[in-house]
Amino acid sequence: MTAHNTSNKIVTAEQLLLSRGVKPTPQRVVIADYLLQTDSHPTADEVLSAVSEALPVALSRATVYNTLNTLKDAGVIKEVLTEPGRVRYDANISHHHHFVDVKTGKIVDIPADKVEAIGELLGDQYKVHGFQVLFYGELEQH
Amino acid sequence: MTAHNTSNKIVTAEQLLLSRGVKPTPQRVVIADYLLQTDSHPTADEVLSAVSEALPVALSRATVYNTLNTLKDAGVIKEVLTEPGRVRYDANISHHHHFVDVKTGKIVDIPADKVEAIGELLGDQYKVHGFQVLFYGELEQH
DNA sequence: GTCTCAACTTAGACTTATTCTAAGTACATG
DNA sequence: CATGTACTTAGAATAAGTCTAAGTTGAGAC
Repeated sequence: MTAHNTSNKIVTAEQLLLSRGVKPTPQRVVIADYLLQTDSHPTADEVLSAVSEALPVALSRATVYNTLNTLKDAGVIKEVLTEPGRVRYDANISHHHHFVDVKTGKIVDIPADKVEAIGELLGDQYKVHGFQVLFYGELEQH
Repeated sequence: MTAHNTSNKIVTAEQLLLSRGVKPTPQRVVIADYLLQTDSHPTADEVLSAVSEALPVALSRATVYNTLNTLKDAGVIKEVLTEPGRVRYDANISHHHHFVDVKTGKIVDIPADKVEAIGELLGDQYKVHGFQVLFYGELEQH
């Protein structure tokens, strides 16, 4: 299984993990692999069921959470907070934003350059009700 | 107790609730009041302890959650999702964004006009590590 | 090759945030 | 002043995520 990562070179999940210093155990490879080939921004639970039903590897809930946190800490994936009470994951770590369809809950990636004119229209396939810019950083104690 | 709301007129919490069609019970007034006079983006639990210790009104956890959901549905307050697993609340319902200090967790409101040039500096009291634009809306089925 | 040790995985207990339930209270209306 | 609806309450229930302690794996030492 192959996928595009930030650098835009085709890599296997295993190569990606190795390059980030994460030991590529079968469980981790299978989870990273699943995240790399989906654009559905799954929750931990969705990862568990998708991977469990598709694959021969035994996989416990704790390992899914452990792996997602390991991959997040290693910069392989990112957390996405779109709704209260659940965390979603995204293997697209390039600088981008998200569009949440309030009817279906579907989450679509928006490339950063689309957002240059933040208040403007996003194109005609999106009806924007509103948006939220969330900054992360540090306050200078003036 | 008074506070500024969107319309920038000074209103009491009670008047605000009435204007939004929410019956101003003592518990609701006290919670709305607390949210209007703080800029700390508290969680439900923080609302409960702040209000419980400051006030003579008995207040149960369930009522805090009920009231926060009622106020959110009535458009009096907004949810803010900044960290996994907890919801914060903001009585500033004007169009604005948030800056999260990754060291302290402090959340500061950013007026919408500050964000016009989204990629640019935010001013020198903020060191921006990154930001996330979260759109809400509807996908057109083309 | 096989021993050993640290790293990884596991099941299930635990925690935390939130919602639900069922009973009690309050207060406007007839 | 009886009544009904809306509100509040304590505590049980749920859901997402973390922790714990025991078992497994596999890379390097020998």
